[in-house]
Amino acid sequence: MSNRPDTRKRLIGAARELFLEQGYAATGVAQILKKAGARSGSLYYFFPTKEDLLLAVLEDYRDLLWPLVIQPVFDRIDDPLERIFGVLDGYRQMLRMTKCTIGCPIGNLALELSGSHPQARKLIAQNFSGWTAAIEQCIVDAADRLPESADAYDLAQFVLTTMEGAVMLSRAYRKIDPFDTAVAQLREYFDLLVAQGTEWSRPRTPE
Amino acid sequence: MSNRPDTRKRLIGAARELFLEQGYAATGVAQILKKAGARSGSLYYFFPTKEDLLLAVLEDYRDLLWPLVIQPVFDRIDDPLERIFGVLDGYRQMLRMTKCTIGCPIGNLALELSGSHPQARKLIAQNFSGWTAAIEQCIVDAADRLPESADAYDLAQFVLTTMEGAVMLSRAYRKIDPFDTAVAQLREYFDLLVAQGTEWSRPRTPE
DNA sequence: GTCTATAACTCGATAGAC
DNA sequence: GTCTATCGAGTTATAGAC
Repeated sequence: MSNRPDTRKRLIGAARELFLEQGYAATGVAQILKKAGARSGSLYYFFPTKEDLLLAVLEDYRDLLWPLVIQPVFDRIDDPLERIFGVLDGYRQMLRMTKCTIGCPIGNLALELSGSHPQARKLIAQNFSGWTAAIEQCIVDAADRLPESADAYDLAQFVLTTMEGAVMLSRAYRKIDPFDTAVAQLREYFDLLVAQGTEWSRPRTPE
Repeated sequence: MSNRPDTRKRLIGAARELFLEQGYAATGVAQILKKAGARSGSLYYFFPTKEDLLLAVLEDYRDLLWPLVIQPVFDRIDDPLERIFGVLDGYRQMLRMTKCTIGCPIGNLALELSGSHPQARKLIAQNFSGWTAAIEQCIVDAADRLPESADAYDLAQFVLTTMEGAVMLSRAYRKIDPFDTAVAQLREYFDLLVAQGTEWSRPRTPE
């Protein structure tokens, strides 16, 4: 009857937002409970520890990557290379909407936790791999425009590298400029690869 | 007589290492005191708050950037473009020495603190700007090999973007591969720019 | 599944002697 | 400048009623 999500989901949602804004260590359980409108008894009924709640948040991100981040862009854009920049534009919108205070939720937690929380680190790597796989698909779909020497996986990982670095700089400077600069450079790189792929790689196929 | 650094410097050094390994929020004052071999009375004599100690650490990084990170590479390498990859190799060495648990100290703190600690955020941006300026100098020194359309500042910022993103992925995967992949892609980009800069931009200068 | 109350501990920071 | 002792608040997590 009620549209309110169940307690477990509210806890995950509240934790997600707070971890995103403040980080994991800086977010107290009490704060999560307040935001979720729940009591500690409920939280510890669902999650044995605060870290288990963190893992649930990361699993949530992993499961929502395709339906929320990738699929909407793929539905809107057909060209495989433009799909890549469409995904990147999604992060640009998040930065803009939050005045460059919030970027990629995974990257955020990656640097804070990868040294001290092994299970979280693995889930973060899984998130990265899922993201990379989507971009890799785009590159494979555009393989006929790129040089044969270009490796789809390496290129996809480089796109993720660029996105994460770009989000970091835009947050540090509180300006969208570093993000836009990075995306423009990445596009220039792709343009050069495409030029290289058409100018003397394609023409010689008939011979 | 004693070679032991004074207490203030020991506190900054201990805090630097712990912030680097664990992050700011996850590091307790007691832990810093233990590592530095000091008591809380000393810490709060030098620094009014824990955050002031953080700011001192960030100022330290800023002041040590040239003598520790940039100058040794510039002394060893003359070619301006190779200097860029020499600096990047310094971060590779740090990743390798720590089995990919520790990368760039600034990037680490950037994502954790830029949303909640304004003064730290500004010092982090200063660190980024100093780093970018060094790389920009390299690009300006190699301007005759690059296309005229290439902007030195934008390219330098893209190098930083790549480095920070690459360190993040290598830490998350606990493998050096993503870092190497990113550097290889960046080199390919520079190679393409150089090819573009020589093939039809230079020849027309005499005309 | 959710509530209240609280245990057990750590946090950042302070007071005052020396 | 450095020491010991400690404050008060906040932390994660638990116990037991409902």
